[in-house]
Amino acid sequence: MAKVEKVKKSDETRSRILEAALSVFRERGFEKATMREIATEAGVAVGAAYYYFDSKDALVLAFYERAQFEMHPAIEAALDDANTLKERLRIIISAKINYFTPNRKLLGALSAHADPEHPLSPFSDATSAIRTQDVGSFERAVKDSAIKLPATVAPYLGRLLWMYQMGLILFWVYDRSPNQERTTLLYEKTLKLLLVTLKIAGFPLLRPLHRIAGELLAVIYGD
Amino acid sequence: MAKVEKVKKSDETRSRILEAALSVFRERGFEKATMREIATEAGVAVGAAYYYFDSKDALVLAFYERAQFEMHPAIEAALDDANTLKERLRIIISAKINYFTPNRKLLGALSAHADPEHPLSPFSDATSAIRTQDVGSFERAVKDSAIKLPATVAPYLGRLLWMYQMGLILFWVYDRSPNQERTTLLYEKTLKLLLVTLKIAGFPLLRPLHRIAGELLAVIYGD
DNA sequence: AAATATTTCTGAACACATTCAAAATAAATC
DNA sequence: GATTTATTTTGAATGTGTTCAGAAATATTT
Repeated sequence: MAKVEKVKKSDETRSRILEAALSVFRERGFEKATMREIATEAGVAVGAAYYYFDSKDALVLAFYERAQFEMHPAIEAALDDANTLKERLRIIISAKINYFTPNRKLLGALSAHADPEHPLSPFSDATSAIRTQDVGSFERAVKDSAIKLPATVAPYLGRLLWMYQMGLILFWVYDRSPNQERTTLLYEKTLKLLLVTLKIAGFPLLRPLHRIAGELLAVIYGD
Repeated sequence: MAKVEKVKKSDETRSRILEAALSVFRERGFEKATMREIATEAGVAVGAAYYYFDSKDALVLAFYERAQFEMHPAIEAALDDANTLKERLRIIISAKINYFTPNRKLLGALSAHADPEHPLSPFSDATSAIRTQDVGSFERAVKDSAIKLPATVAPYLGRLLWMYQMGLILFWVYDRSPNQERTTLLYEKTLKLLLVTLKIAGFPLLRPLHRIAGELLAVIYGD
């Protein structure tokens, strides 16, 4: 038995449970789905589901982690071929939207929580590894793009863009317009606004804003 | 028995249950509190709590509604005596923070939900009456203050300020710094930034932003 | 191969929010 | 005042997420 080939039986069970969960979530929605049904769908007892996943929430978290694991390398590779900030943002955001489209509603179970103490919140400890990696992509997107920002706010740009993207995805999750076309509009217009703003940020007229903005960001992100 | 004096027995029971709920929420937090304990504390059976309130969430909603009922007239009255936008915003926001201070944590049960379909979300149908009234206060705060905004964004200013205040309160709810001093800092700095921005918004240099911003807001708020 | 240890899995049991049929009480009508 | 109707209250029952003592399967050691 070559070690490389060995797909541990337990791994197989684990992913069978996760797949069953996603299937039930898609069919019933996160709230209506029951752990009993998920277990049945996976062909195991409820206890087995809890052996692999700490909670119902943890199933969503596992989905989110797997998503990141699959998306991140693709995003990083695609960023290599892009030069402008605009292109790079488009790459990151499109990748996510495309990936999550089949599970758009389920994403609501994640993004619905503003409470940073809730595991499923995009601001929680449980999601911090993903968040850090993600912010990294946005920082790469900014790097050696033509953008020149005042030193007071430059260090925060990656995190701010991550937040922007978070808001956009949140809007998308709850966008009930056909084909989520409102999100597309929102995306185009915010992106334009963002790029224009970054372009004129250095103008002397806006000088007084730099200091305040810097202090503000320091309060939010803590030094 | 003069009708004016009559405090219906059922009203008394209802508010006894609500008080019991708030007391238990403050002691245990929303999640840990049980309906059984709330009912016991109020001296009734669980069923009675459900006769007056549809759910555990509804108890928080009732608290929120009562808060608005008590705060709103006071805020409106205080606005009469203020002239600048800065003063007026301070009145609204301070009133809320002060009112909610004893139940700050509990407010998390409300503001923790970004999902507009969740009853406790600040964006839900269930809270829309409160929201509308609140936005009204912000619109009054803007009215005949010296602020002159481009026609493309002016109609949205009240709603934008409401959103700003919502974010500030959210930050406050989860602010773990001693005495929530970070929120105070955030408040001062965002307010300054806001006022400077409004002051320079009409400058010719920023002209190109007006159209985009207007379109953007139309997408968000629909028309 | 047997014995032992570890991992995986089972399903009954628990605590909770919520429902509901029916009891108790109050109000309205005769 | 008796009878009917409406309101209020009860507490056992239901469905849910989660726990846990132990059974079954697998791996390791002797």
